[in-house]
Amino acid sequence: MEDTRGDSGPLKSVRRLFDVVEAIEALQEATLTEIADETGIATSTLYEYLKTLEGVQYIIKEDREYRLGSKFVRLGTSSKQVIPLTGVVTPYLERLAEDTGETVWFLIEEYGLGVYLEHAAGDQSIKTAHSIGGQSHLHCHAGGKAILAHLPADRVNKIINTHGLPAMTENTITSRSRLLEELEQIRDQGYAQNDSEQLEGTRAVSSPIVIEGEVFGAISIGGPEHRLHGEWFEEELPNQVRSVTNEIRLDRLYS
Amino acid sequence: MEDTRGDSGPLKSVRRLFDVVEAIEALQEATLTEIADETGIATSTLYEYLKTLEGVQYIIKEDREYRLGSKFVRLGTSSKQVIPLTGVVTPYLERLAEDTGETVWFLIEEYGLGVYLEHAAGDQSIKTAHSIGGQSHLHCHAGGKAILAHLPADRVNKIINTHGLPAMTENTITSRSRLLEELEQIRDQGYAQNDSEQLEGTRAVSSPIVIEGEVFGAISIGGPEHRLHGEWFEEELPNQVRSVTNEIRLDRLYS
DNA sequence: GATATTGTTCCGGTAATCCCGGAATCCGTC
DNA sequence: GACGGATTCCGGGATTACCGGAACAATATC
Repeated sequence: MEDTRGDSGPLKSVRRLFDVVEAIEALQEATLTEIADETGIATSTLYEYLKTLEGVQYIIKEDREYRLGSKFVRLGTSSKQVIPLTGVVTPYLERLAEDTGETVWFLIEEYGLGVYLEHAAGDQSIKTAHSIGGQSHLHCHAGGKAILAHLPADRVNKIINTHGLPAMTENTITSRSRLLEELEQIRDQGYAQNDSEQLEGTRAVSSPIVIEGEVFGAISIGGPEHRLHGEWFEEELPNQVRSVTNEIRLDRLYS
Repeated sequence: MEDTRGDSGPLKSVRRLFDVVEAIEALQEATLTEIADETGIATSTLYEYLKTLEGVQYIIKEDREYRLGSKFVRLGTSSKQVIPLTGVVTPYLERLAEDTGETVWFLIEEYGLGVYLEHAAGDQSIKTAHSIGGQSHLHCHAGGKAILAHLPADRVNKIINTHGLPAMTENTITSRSRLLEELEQIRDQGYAQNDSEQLEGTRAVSSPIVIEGEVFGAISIGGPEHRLHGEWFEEELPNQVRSVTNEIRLDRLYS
């Protein structure tokens, strides 16, 4: 029997449960048959999954449509709270967003992908491109490269092997050696840049939070290239992110 | 065989899965044996649950400790996005927090409990008392009462039957008739107040967002009683929340 | 408004799986 | 290096997840 999730653990019903949950997530709101189509689970079986999810109050059935309940919001908050830096980072993000006027992100690495955990919008910033909890490849933006630059070499290789280096734009780094070279450079200069590598017309500058050799995440400033250019992009923003990540490092160390 | 979750759905393994997830949530970080103690599941069985959760990348095993992964953050974001007002409410919350200097909340009702979904902190505000996704009884604070006041009478009764009216402080309304009376008054005046009913020494003012007879949530302003008193608490804040919820209503209607 | 169609809920038998005891292995500690 | 504790692995037996199909409900069609 084929299985979309491969050998991801012995308990089939748990795997299927998350198939169901993710199907509802993807569809936002959906009826039983819609979810059945999405997952390939027989309607009578799916009915039991949905009934149970409703019983534990993790999904909500309104009229005939199912949607995710706010208990997932609670789990999300709990999940974030355990991550060492989430509490510390927020005020720094807000100040940086205010000072620069651009959108600022706090990003971590998990299972080889980047995850956006916090966000602060400056007055100039356009509406958010990513959502909190959203995943992204690491090789195609400043924050991801900043993190990769400080992961052990074997982990970087494993991540590349698992997720590849897919081209998001024509500027995306798609060669392993090119990437490793750039990571070297990022380590040297203490910050990373993204020039239309993830999304055409957008740029970013990022610096990692490294404490005792371990990366805990990265702070990024991003915006449209018509604002992020020249000295502002090459000098000013790199200095600002680096000084903020340094402050966070010290805050974390002495508190 | 006894079951903590009662008749909450036919699929036992799904119920147990959420027992495991919630145990990890409660413990924040925990080893296999700690989770086994918390849930009462045999270690060999639990091992399979954790293995599967790790396989689908919803938990993270570091060293010997398990914790919730950020996929729950993603699900939380998705869950919030489906709720009709989340997108709309944020800028209004921020403005209200700035204007009043106090902490401001957006609250909804789900399964008979209040859930805090958004939050904005004014410069005067102390650190947040609730967390995003956190649940609370509805009868003991302004936002909850504002919502209850606009739910159908039979739903209100059902909620009281299910969750009771537990006393959180000596000011908490613990009598059904007293509560119903106050809800009546809240409907009349268009806002609700909380005077040390949830937490000693804190007050709040709240107004519901009602569109075509349906409550979609409530906005609350909360703070310590030494700041929330007199005309500010009795006149100014009620006017401010009401005007904001009214704006949100109109924003929602014509957009 | 009656009928057709589509979607949901219920039921029961069976194959699969979850489940736990116990053994083996790993890890930290004395 | 031996001990104790925790984790991982294994196997068989009991439970339950699973799906077909029937009953029922809701919606669409004429």
